Amino acid sequence: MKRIADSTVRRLSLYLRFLEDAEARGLATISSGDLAKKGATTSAQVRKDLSFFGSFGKRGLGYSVPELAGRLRQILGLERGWSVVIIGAGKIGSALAQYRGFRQRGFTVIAVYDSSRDRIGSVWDGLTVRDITTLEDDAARERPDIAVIATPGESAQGVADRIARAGIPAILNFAPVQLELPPEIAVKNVNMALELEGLSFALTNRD
Amino acid sequence: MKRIADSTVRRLSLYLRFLEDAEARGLATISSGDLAKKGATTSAQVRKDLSFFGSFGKRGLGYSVPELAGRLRQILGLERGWSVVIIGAGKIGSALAQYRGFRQRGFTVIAVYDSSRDRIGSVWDGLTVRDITTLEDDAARERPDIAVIATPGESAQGVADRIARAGIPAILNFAPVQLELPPEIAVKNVNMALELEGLSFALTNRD
DNA sequence: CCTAACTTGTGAAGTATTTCACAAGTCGAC
DNA sequence: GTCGACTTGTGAAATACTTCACAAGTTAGG
Repeated sequence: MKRIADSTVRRLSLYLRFLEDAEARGLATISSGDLAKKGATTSAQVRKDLSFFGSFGKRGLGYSVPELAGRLRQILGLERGWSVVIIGAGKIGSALAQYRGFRQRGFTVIAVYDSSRDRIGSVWDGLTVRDITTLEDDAARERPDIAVIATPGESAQGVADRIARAGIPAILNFAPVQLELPPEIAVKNVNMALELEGLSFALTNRD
Repeated sequence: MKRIADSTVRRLSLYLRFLEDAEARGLATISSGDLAKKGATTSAQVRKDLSFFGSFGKRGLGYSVPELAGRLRQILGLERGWSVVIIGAGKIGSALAQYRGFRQRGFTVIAVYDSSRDRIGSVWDGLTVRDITTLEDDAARERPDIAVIATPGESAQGVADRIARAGIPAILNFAPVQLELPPEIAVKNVNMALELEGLSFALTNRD
């Protein structure tokens, strides 16, 4: 299969969100134009994105909302659940652990880790905070799919190395550092500082 | 000036971070190759990115670390400070308000807002949580530069409308919805769900 | 002063992504 | 069944972004 652009995958997620809205409102069909308007793109873009995976629409009518939603869930791999471990039991880790959207989409937090004596052992929403040094052993048993790094920048690379050794195949990184990892590990970065600086640039170079 | 790509601006932020590292370690110069390695890009890309704004390097030698850092701060608009209001005093808002990197880069949180009686009036890190309905009046006086939306998805668009009316020119949106706003307002989205689904896709479609 | 080893800045070439534009299918009304 | 109003799927064109490749400048060493 031809490689799918990152930007395409992001848009597919957006489309799925709109489809779920539409589903909730009982709409039977939706056109590429409708999806485009909500996703701030064009109808041609929507159709092209979908065309990488097949033809799901009906000419003259649009797409069946439940059918397309189902296909997108399938494409995005959301039909199965994914297990997640959160590393870093600070404010961000805590906000993440209780985030509704997490479980809502099939991502189940199975463990929280930290390195600080003060936090290890405390109970959080039914989960006991574990010692980070047990990650490798735990992972061999529990085989989590995704690790979320919610530590300060200084410790992030060390944690990433540990995750790699533990054989966890995907990382969502909230620490403001560029991680060095073997290429077979999938990484996504969420970097608030970068976004803020992007706004700063936009405000500075207006017009 | 030619329009600068978003991806370029993101990389500039990354370069600045590496330069600050280098500065701290006392390096006098740095080459495009060094910057590239840390930013997971190529040296040509680094040079091209910088060339949009002038020529700062010296052939055979590289870039002066403090000089380039200064120029990047200037380009990104980080020489002045920016005032920020956070809307939504829940877990995410709270994690943001105390985020070090925020103030570190000249973004000062001047107010926190919420709509819930329970939260309004409580004090947070020296800031009293204000009633969201006072945003427009407050903003007319205090003229914040950036509003951060840290509310649940349901309330985000309403909050965004209020921000637009208040004349705040930039928004950092953490709610998992696509906001509709007049084009003169700069918006950046941080959407965890999207990133997770991107990982789900990557794990599902490996090789 | 000359050479070797670097490194920048930048057109040109190469890829990737988005938009255009239109043939072809679908539906509902009459 | 025919018409008019829609809408998809998709090559082709346009645009955007990245990488190549090299002339030209800089430095250190002898």
